Amino acid sequence: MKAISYDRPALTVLLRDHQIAPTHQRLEIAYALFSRGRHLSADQILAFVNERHAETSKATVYNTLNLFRDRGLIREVIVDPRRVFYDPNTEPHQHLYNVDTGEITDIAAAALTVTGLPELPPGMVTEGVDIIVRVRAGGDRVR
Amino acid sequence: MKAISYDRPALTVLLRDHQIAPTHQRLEIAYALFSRGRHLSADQILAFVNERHAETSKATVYNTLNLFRDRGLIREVIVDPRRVFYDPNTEPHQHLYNVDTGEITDIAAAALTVTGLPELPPGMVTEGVDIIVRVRAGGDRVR
DNA sequence: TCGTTAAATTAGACAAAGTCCAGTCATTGA
DNA sequence: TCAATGACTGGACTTTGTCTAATTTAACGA
Repeated sequence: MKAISYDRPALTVLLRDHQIAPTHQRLEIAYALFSRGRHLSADQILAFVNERHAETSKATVYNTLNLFRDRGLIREVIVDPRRVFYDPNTEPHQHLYNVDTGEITDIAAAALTVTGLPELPPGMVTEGVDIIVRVRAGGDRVR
Repeated sequence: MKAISYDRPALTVLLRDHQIAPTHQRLEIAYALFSRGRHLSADQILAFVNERHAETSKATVYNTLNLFRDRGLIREVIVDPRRVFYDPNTEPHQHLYNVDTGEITDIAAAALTVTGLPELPPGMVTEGVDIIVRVRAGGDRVR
């Protein structure tokens, strides 16, 4: 995350930079994610955006999140089979996932090194490497 | 995967070793997974098991897969937000996921090294580290 | 200002994956 | 044989996400 302030004008610029027309709803959704800087599900975002008075539909939230993701503004985090989380941090980094609470925490990419990635079949391109450290509270047995 | 033969008696032993009563349905489901040695979704397993004549319900397939997972007989692979895949290989290894085709391939764990995993908060235990290399066919741009 | 147009948004129907429940069936042991 | 326990079942239900057709909005030129 390069910037620190996520007020309306800053977000407008951010969207424009990513070829996204900054509509009211899109700014609200961007604000929900970037101001919190946390990993949120579509449902949570929908709730945040309509907290005061309903102003954004479910379809728009989903459309917008997919658009943001396609344009590289946010990143999808797939750790919970039940729903996708969205991450406003697109810098390379990895995730710590608390299996009990569902909480997701970032791990600085610098801290992690992966060596020995296999040679890809010809014509294949790496889209990304996701690393998820699954943790839970309690005992010392791994299930 | 330790054994090579996955006939009925071998699977019966395998289930017993994991404290699972070997019923007909459970053996069928285990056979579907282990004989193919591939990553299958619950839906695919349901289809395989009922290929000849319907003999296992959806509920049983889901219950059984969850049971197998809890008992450490198989492993869940969470790469596709639309469904969970089940992996009969519980040896440490990682996954290559073809975003276009949905195909999942194993990467031998030996090939990969991860260093710099962060110190866990006190009382936390690592349940596992999942590494997913997302690849796709074509160009050279990453989206 | 008005009308045109294209893009964005909407409600609600729909689809798919997975869970739940209450009833039935099977197996075991006395 | 019977009771008890565990396993299985169909189907209703829930949740996440997509789709569609209709409406709204915004931009722009005349």
